[in-house]
Amino acid sequence: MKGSDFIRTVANRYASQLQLCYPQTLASFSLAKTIHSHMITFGFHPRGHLLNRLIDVYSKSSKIIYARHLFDQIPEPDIASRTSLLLAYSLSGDVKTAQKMFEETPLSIRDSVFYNAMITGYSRNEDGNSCIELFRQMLRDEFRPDDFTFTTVLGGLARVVNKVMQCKQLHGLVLKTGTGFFTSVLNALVSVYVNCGLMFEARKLFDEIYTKDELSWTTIVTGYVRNDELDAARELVDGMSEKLAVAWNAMISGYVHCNRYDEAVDMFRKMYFMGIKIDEFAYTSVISCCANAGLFHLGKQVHCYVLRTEAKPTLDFSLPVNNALITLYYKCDKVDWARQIFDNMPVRDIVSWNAILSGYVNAGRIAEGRLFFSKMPERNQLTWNVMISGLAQNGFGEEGLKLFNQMKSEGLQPCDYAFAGAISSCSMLGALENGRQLHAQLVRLGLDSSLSAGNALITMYARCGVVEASNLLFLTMPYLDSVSWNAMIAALGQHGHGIQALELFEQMLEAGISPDRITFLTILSACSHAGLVKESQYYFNLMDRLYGITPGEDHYARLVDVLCRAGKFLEANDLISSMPFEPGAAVWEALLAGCRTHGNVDLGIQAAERLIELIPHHDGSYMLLSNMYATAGRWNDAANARKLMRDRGVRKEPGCSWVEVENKVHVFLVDDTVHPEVQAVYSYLNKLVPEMKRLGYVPDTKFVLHDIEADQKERVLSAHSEKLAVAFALMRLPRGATVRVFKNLRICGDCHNAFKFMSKVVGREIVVRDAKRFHHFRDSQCSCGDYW
DNA sequence: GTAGGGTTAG
Repeated sequence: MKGSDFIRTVANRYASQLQLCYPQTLASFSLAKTIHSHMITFGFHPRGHLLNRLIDVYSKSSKIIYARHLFDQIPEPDIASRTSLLLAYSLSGDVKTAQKMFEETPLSIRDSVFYNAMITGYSRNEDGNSCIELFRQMLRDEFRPDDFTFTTVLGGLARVVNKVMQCKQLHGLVLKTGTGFFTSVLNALVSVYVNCGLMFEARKLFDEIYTKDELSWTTIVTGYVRNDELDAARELVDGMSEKLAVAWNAMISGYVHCNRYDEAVDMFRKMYFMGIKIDEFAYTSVISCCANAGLFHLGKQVHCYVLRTEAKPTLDFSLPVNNALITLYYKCDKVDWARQIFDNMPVRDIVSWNAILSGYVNAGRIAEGRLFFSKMPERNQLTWNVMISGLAQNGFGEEGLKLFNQMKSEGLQPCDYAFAGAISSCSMLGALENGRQLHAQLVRLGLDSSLSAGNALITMYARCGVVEASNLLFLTMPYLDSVSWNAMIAALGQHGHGIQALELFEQMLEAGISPDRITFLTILSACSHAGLVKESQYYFNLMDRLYGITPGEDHYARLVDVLCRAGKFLEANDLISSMPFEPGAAVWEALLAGCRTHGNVDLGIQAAERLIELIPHHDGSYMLLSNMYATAGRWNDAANARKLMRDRGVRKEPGCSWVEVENKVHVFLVDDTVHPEVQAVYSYLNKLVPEMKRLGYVPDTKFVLHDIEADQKERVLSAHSEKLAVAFALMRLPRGATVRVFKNLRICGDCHNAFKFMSKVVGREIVVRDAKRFHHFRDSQCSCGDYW
């Protein structure tokens, strides 16, 4: 054998061994490295095709350094090795280097494949415009676009907006160049039409494809799914002779995203019985279906099935499956199970971390959430959004705002969801100025058309007492969803505009927006605040009959509340006994509150006892019971209720009121001695009260909840936190400005009376938000009509 | 040496 023949034989053997490195996995990289080092050890110098192969394998294993090292040894690299390396750079995200390589390659050695590779590079980096640009240059440089070119350019087009024209032009070119005979090109065209939402064109083209492959079917089916035409998609899938798992998976996830959970589960079951392979994708979708639909038992069954299937080793490593399981368990109130999944995961990603964080936050386990947040190795927008809105929703408004600012100081631009969280923090705090500033920032950033931020603003203005601003926003928002309508109805309700709230509800129906369970909660609250008994019963009966929404315990509780406030205790009792489930805390609390207002001590005691049984650590029930006794003058019983509370180590939430003055929040406690200007406040009140008395104000000492001497009672009354905050605001706000005060508990009856006279004396509007609703005092009247 | 489909967190 001649020397050159020998070398050729060895080279061929190496080449066939390298062939084993495809398709590319991590293992193939080490195999390639083994083969390569074998060559080096035996003094064999790869050249030509073999060298290209090595560069290609290294490129495809993302080992650019190895590939580049070999590449640099070639004096005049040919177009094949250039293509391999160029693609490797693009796929690693380094488009700049790829582009440099492209430009440095002389026109004389370029070919169509080389152009195609660069177009692929742009496409993978989501730069559709550059795809088109290079395609045009390719034509100018007089290279023939082939089927690969069109598939890639059309694929890259997916990311471009307003592409209908380009799409039609490319379609024409496809027909002109004869590439329309390739199924791959037609599939890509169908895909772009789908992407433009032009399902009619997509379907027409699909029907014309002579030899449809798996991808043709999948593209059209997923196209319908993406454009929310699930029934059309289903019809195609049912008519398919081949049972393509991909199409079925697309259907299942489509159903899940449209909240059509029954159909998703049916499809999954059918898949199982028909013997279609259930892979990671199907499991992920069906588990996420169970999570969203609250199907705990089915979800658990699927989980067990995952554990038993022979594919378990792969599924154990599957991020999406594990992430979906985390979500399943935390949404079914099993945060600790979710955590266990998380702890057992061999690899985790940002989705896993965010899911657990949401779990803690949604369960109100804020302390754990914050700890978890601080330990996260990586955070994205969603992480911050979850933490900020979680703090706001759990009553940590100040911390929510702090975190929002921290996010900004770390150089991150908050998105509309983060703004929504910060704005809800302002709602909590009653921080109107801060909320207004956030609104202004949103406008500056062009984010003011955002639904989530807009909805948060509606609530913020209402909860800060400026319901007119909510209304203005509601009327001018470019898009509205059911949350917006619910927010506006709630806003009107809280401010006592019950009739307007109901009118808005009717408008909502006329606008074709389906009410949900929240809508009915706000409707019932609005009725409660305005004393609309008949209306509340009417809507309560409507929700199930007309909208198929089964009333939950919260709905019953609201209706009980309405009835009790109107003194209809018999009806309330009937309603409670007609409930399909055991009454929980919310129902007893409503009953108890009504009993207190109407001095129905006997029923009230029963309710309070049940309530204390159900939630022994909640201070509210002891307080209500105690207050009720106090109202009836039974001071011993009142003291006993407080003693029971103390004995059980339950602490009363201290009453406090606050008010925003010059962008700063001032907090007052009862009998306050802490606020630096409190002495001035007391003397201001001392001047004001006699004037109020001249107009008929009589301090009502039955609201003093301690058994103390009569002459001291009036002094205690005048030191209530809400009186201090209102007086402070009257002193410090500009003349004539509306006073907006917030209280964490319900307003005291004497304060309520006093503010009516106060508003007359000072000739200003006083707005007080208490734990349940708003009171607008103007000209010795309150908007609640003394009904609260 | 170049292309294309289905999954998870608010």
